[in-house]
Amino acid sequence: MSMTRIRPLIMDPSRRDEPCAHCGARAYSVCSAIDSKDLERLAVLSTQMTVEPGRSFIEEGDPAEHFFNVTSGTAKLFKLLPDGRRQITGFAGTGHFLGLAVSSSYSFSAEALEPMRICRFSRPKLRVLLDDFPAMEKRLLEVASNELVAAQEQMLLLGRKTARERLASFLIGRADMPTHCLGYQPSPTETVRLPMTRNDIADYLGLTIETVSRTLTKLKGEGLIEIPSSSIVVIKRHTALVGIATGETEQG
Amino acid sequence: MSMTRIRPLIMDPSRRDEPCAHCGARAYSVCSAIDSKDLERLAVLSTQMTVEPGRSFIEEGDPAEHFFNVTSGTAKLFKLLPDGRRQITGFAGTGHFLGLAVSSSYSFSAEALEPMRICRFSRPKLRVLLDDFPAMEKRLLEVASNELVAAQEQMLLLGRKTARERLASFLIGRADMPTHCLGYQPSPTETVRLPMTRNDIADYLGLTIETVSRTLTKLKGEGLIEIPSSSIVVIKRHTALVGIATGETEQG
DNA sequence: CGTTGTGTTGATATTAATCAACAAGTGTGG
DNA sequence: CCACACTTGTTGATTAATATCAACACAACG
Repeated sequence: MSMTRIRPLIMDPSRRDEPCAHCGARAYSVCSAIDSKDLERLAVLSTQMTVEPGRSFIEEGDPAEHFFNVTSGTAKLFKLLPDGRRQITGFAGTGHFLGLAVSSSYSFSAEALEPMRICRFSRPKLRVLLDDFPAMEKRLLEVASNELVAAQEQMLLLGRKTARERLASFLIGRADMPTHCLGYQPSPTETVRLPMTRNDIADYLGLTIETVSRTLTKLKGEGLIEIPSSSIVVIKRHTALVGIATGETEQG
Repeated sequence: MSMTRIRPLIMDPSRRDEPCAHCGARAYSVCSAIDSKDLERLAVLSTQMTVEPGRSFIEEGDPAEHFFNVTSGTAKLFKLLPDGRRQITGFAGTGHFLGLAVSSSYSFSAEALEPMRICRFSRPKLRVLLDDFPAMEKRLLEVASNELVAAQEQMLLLGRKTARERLASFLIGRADMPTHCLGYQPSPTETVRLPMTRNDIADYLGLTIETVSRTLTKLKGEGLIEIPSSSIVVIKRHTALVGIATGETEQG
């Protein structure tokens, strides 16, 4: 079941020459081998869209009519409680699949953080796509399994980690991103870009905006990170931060 | 992509006549149609095992050599932090798949709560299985997608719900179980069986054992539930409990 | 320049954790 | 059958981590 270094999927056939936003690799296929004829078939099945920052393209509760693949940009995925409490369940970047689950309505909302290009398939066309590209089904299973592992890791974070550990985990997770690029670029990166607001980080980590701010300030004060601008964090002591993130380091 | 009422998968070919532990249906196939010849092929590929309560059959960090399907019984799935903090990421009952993710080592541990029968495939044989049963791959993708939805719901619970809301969600979730039986048995059930300890419930909900106990006592005091024995909860006011679980009901 | 959105910092409140005692089962051996 | 240990669950008192409330700083923008 091993696949040798899968190139990131960017389904938009017209973008085959555009480098991956993260790693710069020019990649466009679901698996290692795909030809221009395949790209034509893809073009027929899919619709290309752009989404402005702040705009939602999936609304929780709406009929689940489409399946998406992120071509570029980042979205936040979230669930809401009636009184407005929000849990961000993840951030979807280049190559990410959305709306895989088969159910009558979406179980989450998705909103663009940055300008996005997404590739959209109607459910019937997704069926055709999967029949046309057998490798696609295998790849999707692999992707879904890996997301499940990440989701379980996030449950550990939300259920059992302290605020300090959550922030450390978050920063390390961003630094080690994106997994699909690991073959192309040495990881981890020292400079972490945070395209989301403090509020988004708080809702992702199950904290308040104040606690996020305070905890980052504390980590900075200890020399573990630097914060040149509020959307950039430089990791100064990666190993120490990993120690905190994994719970190996006591308190702080 | 709709599939009409899929019967629960119980991979153990020798158990084809045994009813599902939850709903009593006699089902044994991954999809609606499977014949005795298929069962023979399954038998060759898989190994049947039993696991005693309290025994682990998956250890986090061990080489991920097998893929599992639960034939009967229940397991708890969990992750640990170095200092012993534990997060139970889910409970795996009849029909549940485990070890799907392709990675060198397991990312979680699994321990039996009740006597279990499980059906095990080595990775190479899983590959053969998937090639032999094309419907299997589709079904696994469907299963993984649904688990992902459940994981996101659990993130909302862990990140944003109060102790009271967590317990209500947990009980409602158990009452509405098992999803694969929905076609056979009217849901929800009033009587909820809790094969796990208070400690397990606490580690699943991101709380302490004391908070779980206190919150259940409070719900009982309000007439929402009854607790005839510590492992049985009877839901008296299902709608009210749903209201709490979904955050529609203010405080308490 | 004021306005607005975003982030930081301080003071206080609150939820759930921790610490502690006890009660109720469960199983063992005498 | 009963004493005993041991596990599991309940309840109370106190503490601690994080949320809430509040003020202010700063940048982007018309």
